[in-house]
Amino acid sequence: MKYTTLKEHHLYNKTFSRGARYSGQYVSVFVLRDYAAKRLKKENPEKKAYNRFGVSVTKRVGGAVQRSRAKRILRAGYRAIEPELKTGYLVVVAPKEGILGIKSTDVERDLRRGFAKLDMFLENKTV
RNA sequence: CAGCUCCGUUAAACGGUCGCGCGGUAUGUUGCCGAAAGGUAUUACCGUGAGGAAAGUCCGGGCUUCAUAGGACAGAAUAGCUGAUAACGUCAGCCACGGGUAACCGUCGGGAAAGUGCAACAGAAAUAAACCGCCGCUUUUGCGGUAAGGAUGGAAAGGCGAGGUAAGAGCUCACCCGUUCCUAUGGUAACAUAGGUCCGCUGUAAACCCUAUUUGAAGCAACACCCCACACAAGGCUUGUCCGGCACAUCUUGGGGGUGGCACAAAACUUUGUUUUGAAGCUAUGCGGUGACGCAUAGCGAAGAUUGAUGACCGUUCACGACAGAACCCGGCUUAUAGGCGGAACUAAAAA
RNA sequence: CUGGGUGUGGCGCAGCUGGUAGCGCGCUACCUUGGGGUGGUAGAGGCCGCAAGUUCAAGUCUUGUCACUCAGA
Repeated sequence: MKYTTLKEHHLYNKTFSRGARYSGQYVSVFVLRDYAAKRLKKENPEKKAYNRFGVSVTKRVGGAVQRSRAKRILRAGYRAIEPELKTGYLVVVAPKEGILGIKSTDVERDLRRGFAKLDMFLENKTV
């Protein structure tokens, strides 16, 4: 497993209400410092800090097929950027209106712009 | 040829790079747990991975818990007949009625002659009749008879002719139409045909109701087991060995989590697991049946999550890709759907 | 996932056993006032979520369908 998924519903609410926010053309990004990161780091066998990532797709996007499509391309976009990011955060990504009919590379570009704005990239990486 | 009707089938293909769930094999010395055996993270390889509707949740069955001596009533469901099926409100064939030239399609298709209700407006009158008219008697106003004619309405006492009468009327008769019952013939039956007989009855039962048949209730968020815990948990934020929670201070709840159910079953050997056998189901072939379907043989017989896997990107080709995503499992129904392929049947009129 | 409920003028609601669809607020015009509010008098605005069916007749009954909404660990 390359990344850890965010499972608890209350953490989503927390991230939405308290996290830093960025709205791009196709996606919205919410980022919050993960207070449980230290504990998770300890429990993690490899002793490494990591981000917890989640996707939030509401019924507004469409039927089950459209929602699945949205989740897949959002995950694909995140997977491409993941290793370049700072660790120890909760990251939630939600699609916007135009999400259907675009490619995952478009999502990746949008996400990259969002993370740059939120100062999420590692220092040695040029933005 | 064209048009039209019905049935079946399919649900873009191939290559490259990266990635996900599940199962298996190996790795697991360097990461973790453990005294060890071993387990595990990880990594590599192999296998496998959505639908014809997975949908709507409209029916039936399995499964589970609760209730239950037996019955009756009530409630609910179904409604031509015969069959198919584990079962059904489904399916097949047939009957009746309606539509179409036809192939064929459609029908919640029992009972209104058991009872009750309702039928607005219009109309004299709506299940019962006298407004006009017609006739008789009185006399210029009434009384009586009358349903042939008029106007209303979805519906007005069966139609038409003759007899009959003061005028009329199934009042009587012939024919026709419809209906109840009886007989004969054909059919398992619904029913059809023919003859006789009685009657002339408004519609509505997707109004109450009557008749026949069926029917306990809830649902996998059911339910079973295990673990953690009331100085605890879920969660919260000011991220503190804080609040929740013991003087003060800080909200809310009283439970939370896991496994099984759940990815077919049984037996044998055994620690996991392996092997064997056999069901559902699917495919092919054969046989029986008009058909739904049944029987026999052979092969296959591994989707299984819990923020929820089956994908992302690039390239090539073509008919340029519709509706759409499993969540306990099956059998149907209904609804949505770009096209492609195959088969069968019919053709009146018009055009050629 | 499972089981319920609701769709009626612009908004909030009635409409019980089928018979020409109403109420309150709002809107328009006029009267009242020097002007506005208040008050009064008129009026507009509805294929009753959509589509079939039963019936002479459907907001109402039946079936399908589309939205919205509530409850259940």
